[in-house]
Amino acid sequence: MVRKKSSASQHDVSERTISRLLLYRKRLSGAPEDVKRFIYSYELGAMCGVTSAQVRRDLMLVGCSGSPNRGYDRRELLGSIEDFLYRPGVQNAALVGLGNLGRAILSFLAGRHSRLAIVATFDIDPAKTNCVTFGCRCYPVADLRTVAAAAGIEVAILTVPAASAQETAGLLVAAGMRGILNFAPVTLHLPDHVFVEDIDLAMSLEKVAFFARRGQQMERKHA
Amino acid sequence: MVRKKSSASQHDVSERTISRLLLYRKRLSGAPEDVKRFIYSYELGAMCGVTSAQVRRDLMLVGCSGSPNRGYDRRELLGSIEDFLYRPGVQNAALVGLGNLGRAILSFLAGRHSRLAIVATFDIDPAKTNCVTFGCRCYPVADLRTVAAAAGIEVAILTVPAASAQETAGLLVAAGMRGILNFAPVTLHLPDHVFVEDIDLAMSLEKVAFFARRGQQMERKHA
DNA sequence: ATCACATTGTGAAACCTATCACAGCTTAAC
DNA sequence: GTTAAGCTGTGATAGGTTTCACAATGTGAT
Repeated sequence: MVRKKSSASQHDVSERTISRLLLYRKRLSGAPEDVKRFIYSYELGAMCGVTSAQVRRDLMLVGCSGSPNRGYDRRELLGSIEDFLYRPGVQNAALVGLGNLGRAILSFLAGRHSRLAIVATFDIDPAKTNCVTFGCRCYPVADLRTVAAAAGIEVAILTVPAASAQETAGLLVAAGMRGILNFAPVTLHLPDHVFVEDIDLAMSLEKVAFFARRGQQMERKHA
Repeated sequence: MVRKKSSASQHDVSERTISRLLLYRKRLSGAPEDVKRFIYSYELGAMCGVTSAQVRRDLMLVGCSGSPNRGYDRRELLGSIEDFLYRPGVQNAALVGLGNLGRAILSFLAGRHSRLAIVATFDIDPAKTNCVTFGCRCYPVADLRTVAAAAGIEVAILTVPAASAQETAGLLVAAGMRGILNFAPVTLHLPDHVFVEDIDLAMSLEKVAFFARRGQQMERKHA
């Protein structure tokens, strides 16, 4: 029943779609597994705050299955989504900047992911380096290139102060990073091949405040 | 020179547009003020990772000025954007859940904003309540309603564990919140009039990892 | 077997967002 | 005063995303 189809080779897939697929995956894997073997598009949609049509449209991309009157086999669906989202094996990430926010994020993400793990942290402060926090050794920033190369790290979380963000980001790219999750409230200027996702806490809060004033939820969009 | 026009009363403005306006505001106010009195749309665009046409289009909304051959008066522009984004006076926010992440976010946001301030925190753990962290008193969650009413709080940051997020969110709404910045990795189900912005750190990182694998930055979008 | 039903998969339509491109200005230079 | 230059403001356009709506389909009841 598993139509392999073209499996829409992941090029030209929008960020929005990927975010939703990640959400579907999380909700599917987070549920009490086999309470029900099948799930309808509208059920998955309700779990994620998305319409059933949107769910079906997204699932077309991953080379789906799904039968009328029964819906999708949860395990099979989860497998298809993960095949689409992840490459075989584990992908490693680094966290750069062990301040308050960096440590909190590390505590949040450390030792959780099978497919994506934070394996090293970096800081300039010699007082912080060579310690182990939440299971991750902290290296001096100067060692970025060698450690990243040795561990095959291509993704980094950037939690350094705004003043040093651009400079540190440059070092990250020089060390071979291809994706950066940036918490510093600055616009990074980097080569095109590096994917940057900005999370600016202050701006997010102000956005909430703006829309809170004029009621009406308009949309639901996981960042 | 300040055309007042209709000033496009802030209804029906998209989330994206608001995010960009917040970004323009931040870049304008963060710069060394009067190094130059005027700024062109393409300059502001470059500072924010946005095209000049997009900048001009966005500025149409705020009831803009701007002269050919000189660009926009920075101070005046900043004023127009702030008039559009903020209501007069200060808006208060609360932070609920003083775990690692909550404390880090508090340290990040406390004592910064003129227009939007975190004025109270809440937790269920009696060991944490009635202390002052980063200048904010921590109240028991049971006092949500009274404290929120007294301080006029309508916006909250939710950093409680996933397991209690939905329940706590319900309490927030009951306490009069109209906007929630949700860090718990769950889809909250709340009345339509409550605006929810989700930030899921694990999913954001996985998104970066996905696009890092297939190169090519596609877009730049502040969250 | 056959039927009635609820769902899938998807072309088409609607909607939303960003870009193009240019008329109209405003300024500076001569 | 006239001209050249380069930007703003915006209608039109292109592009992207979501929703609609329905034929096709598998399932369970009769």
